[in-house]
Amino acid sequence: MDWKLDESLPIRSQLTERLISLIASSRYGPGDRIPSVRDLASDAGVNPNTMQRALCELEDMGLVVTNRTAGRCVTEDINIIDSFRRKRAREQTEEFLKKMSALGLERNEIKSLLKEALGEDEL
Amino acid sequence: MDWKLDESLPIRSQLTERLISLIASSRYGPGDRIPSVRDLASDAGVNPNTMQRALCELEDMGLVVTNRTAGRCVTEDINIIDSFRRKRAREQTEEFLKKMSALGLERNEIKSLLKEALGEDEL
DNA sequence: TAAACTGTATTATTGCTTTAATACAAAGAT
DNA sequence: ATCTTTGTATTAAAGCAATAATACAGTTTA
Repeated sequence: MDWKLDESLPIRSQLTERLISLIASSRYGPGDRIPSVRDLASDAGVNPNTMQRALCELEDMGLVVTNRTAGRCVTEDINIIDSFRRKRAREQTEEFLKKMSALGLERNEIKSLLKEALGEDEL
Repeated sequence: MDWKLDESLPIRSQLTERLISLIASSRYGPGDRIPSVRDLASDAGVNPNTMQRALCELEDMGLVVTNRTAGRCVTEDINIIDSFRRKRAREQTEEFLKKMSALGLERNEIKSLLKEALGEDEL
């Protein structure tokens, strides 16, 4: 997997986002075993310590469950995953609209840009 | 003015974004004199050095013009401001849609969220 | 002309993030 | 039973961002 890390944000934050995305999009499904800290770190090309911290954040959010010596799994509770997904989506929508307002864009312009980006006539 | 700085990003980046917003939304209009580095820094509650660096980024983008000892002004070239505004808006739209895809959302869900956030029946 | 203000430059220090190199205890695998 | 793998913890070092405290040269202003 290409983790596509850059320097615009702390690496740990980027790892956290990526892991969330993997779970939210079901590429790591409910109950699935997650690769070990060391494997993930090696794959992403980062220090195991950094990956460990990212995973701990996921655990704090309740998205993953840790079995001390037997590895980690995605939570089996679909509600947690789905409500998290909805919450995040809502937040990012708000954030997007705020940024557009900050640029002084009107609703019509926003709608127009979205249509264009989605390649649709009717939004 | 409330600069609303947090710790999610480097302060300099946040200052840059805020200044861009002020210009893009015409709160600092074309040709307008910009407050001094020290005044802006004092207002934002940051170190003058940090504000200075943010302003230099704006200058690199061509949004402000510096008159060595006589302060800074917003560029008088409306084209620069407007094309920058459009470019940013496009980028942020792309970014938003990418984030939504990363969460595994379908177009219908995205549309629905946008309608809800904009408080409109028809988007 | 003198004082205040402009952007800019420099140096040092503090704190955070990341990397690095280990170490440990518990469970699984052979 | 031994070896490997698991998550976790610790300590040190390097790099970067932000702050702090100045200093300088040129322009405005009083």
